[in-house]
Amino acid sequence: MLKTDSPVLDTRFFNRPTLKVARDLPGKYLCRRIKGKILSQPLVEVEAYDGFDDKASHAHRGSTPRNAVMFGPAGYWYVYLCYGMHWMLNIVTGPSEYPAAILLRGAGEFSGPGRLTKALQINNTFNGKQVTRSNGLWVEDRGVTVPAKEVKRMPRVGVDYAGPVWTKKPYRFVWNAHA
DNA sequence: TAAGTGATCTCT
DNA sequence: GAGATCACTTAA
Repeated sequence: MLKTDSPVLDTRFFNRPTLKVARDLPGKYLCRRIKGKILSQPLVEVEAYDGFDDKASHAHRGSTPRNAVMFGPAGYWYVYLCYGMHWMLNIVTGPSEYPAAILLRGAGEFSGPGRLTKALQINNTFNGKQVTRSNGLWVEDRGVTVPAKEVKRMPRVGVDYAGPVWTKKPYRFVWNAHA
């Protein structure tokens, strides 16, 4: 069988404006190695959290021990526990000192950020690790290009506390064909 | 619609 | 230290 070796997305992909990265993620494959077996699913839903001013972002009040990874370089995992039981999986984007990340909300059959991490057995051991194959959790470009019209932009979920402006920002990207 | 769940942040 | 808050899910 052909040895495809799909390109693994790295800093070149993630170190760009957060919204552009978020728009490009649907159709890319989230890959997870568990005990030698590789599980991969196409991303279908993501949300961008971009910069100091984004009141929905953990970073809008400045750096804390939890969100420190968001202030680091692009291409690292930011994982944290929410509501006491769900791990949220994010990829840091943009340059160092600029806090931004993209929450992965759905991939393949896994719908919902908490269910996604449960299915892929992701917890805070990934926090601060690089998005690389050697770390067992990475993203591949398998040549799937999602037409712009199939990517729907809508407001983010669960961020009503952010005030009317930031709550309504269309920072959520959903791949229609798979939603 | 509401409860479960526990780390984290913001006050004292 | 105490209290409030949460980038959610599930069961009714």
